[in-house]
Amino acid sequence: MKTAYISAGAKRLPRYFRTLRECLMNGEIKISSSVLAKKLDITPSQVRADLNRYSGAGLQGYGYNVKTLYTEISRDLGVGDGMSAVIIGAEPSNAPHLATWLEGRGISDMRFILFDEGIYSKVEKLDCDIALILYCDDKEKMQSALRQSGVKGVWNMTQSDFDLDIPTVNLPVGDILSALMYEIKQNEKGEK
Amino acid sequence: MKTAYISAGAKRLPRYFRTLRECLMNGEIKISSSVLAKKLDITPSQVRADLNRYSGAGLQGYGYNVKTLYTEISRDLGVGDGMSAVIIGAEPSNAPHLATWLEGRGISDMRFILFDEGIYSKVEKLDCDIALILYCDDKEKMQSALRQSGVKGVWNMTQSDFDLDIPTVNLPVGDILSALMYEIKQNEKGEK
DNA sequence: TAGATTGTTAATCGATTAACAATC
DNA sequence: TAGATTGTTAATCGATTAACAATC
Repeated sequence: MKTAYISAGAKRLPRYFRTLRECLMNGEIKISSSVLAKKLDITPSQVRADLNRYSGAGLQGYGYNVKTLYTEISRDLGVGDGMSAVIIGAEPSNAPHLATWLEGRGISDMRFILFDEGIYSKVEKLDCDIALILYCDDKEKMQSALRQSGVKGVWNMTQSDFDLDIPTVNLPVGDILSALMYEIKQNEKGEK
Repeated sequence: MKTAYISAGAKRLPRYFRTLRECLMNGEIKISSSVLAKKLDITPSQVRADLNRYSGAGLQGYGYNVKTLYTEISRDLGVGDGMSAVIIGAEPSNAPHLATWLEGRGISDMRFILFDEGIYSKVEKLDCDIALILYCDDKEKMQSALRQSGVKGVWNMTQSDFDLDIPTVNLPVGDILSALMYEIKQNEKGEK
């Protein structure tokens, strides 16, 4: 099974959502593609192309209605769907901090599986929508446990990629660091 | 100042690096574009296009020399450069865990600034290459403190994007979660 | 009406793919 | 030599951009 294709525009939806929520909280009623573009650090053309499908929100000569746009994007993102998440491999002391970190973005139920308590058999019996994996010591075991469980999506922050048949966000910490160091190097080269 | 452009191929370098390191540890001498492609979940054509510039490593009819390729990519990524990092806003109890997490990828020196100790004035006087921000309560203050400091790159994991003149990796936790929930939704639609 | 700004088009750009000649 | 696999090309695809007509 191949996971659904997500366009470049759709990948930006979470940032639109976050930006528009701020506008809303500031009491802004309307916003133009150029102002929105500046906030997102993209071009006005990109904004208009991305928001093309939210036809109810844009008005020629006026701009976009913040509230309407925000509502439509929220619905698409499924922010109100109330998914459940389990965080696997957290340090016990860190759990409360993580909970605050993940709060308020459509997760209605959050639980923890700490690392040293027969982790893989617990993962197999997982009953939730999203699994966030912070650490594991056996990638293959974790992957087959995840396949057995009914989770619908995985956020993987261990040191290696997972290859599953469900939507998976692989964010190996080491890779992020390497990418940043590489960019720094390129940047320094460019300045010379 | 605009930060250097990074091609799609270059963005994959950290994953090549990690994969090749595994091959090396397994004692593999050579690897073909098709095997490497499978490991990275991309096409053999992409692999050959990406590795085109590492002309010393590929040999027609044979494949790529793992050791040579690994060495050249390491050098490009600057893995041996020994950068220093400061982690800002960590929970004290979590610091040791984080340190292990970040270890062994070119960071030679790691320090911590906990959240409640006059954080912004400490950030201003930062003397390191990379700042990893886990939490802050005032985005503007943090940004100007970072600008004053001499840091060369920022990894931002707070809830909003930073807009700096240096290489910056913005990974707002909420956005990652939203993107994953969106993918799950699209995936379920596609199955119906 | 005059000014502003979206919606949409055509042109451009970069990334991916498929195919195959070169060559080990 | 025969088989394998890179290096490279041309075709395709998707994303971005610039421009402007439509229209509020």
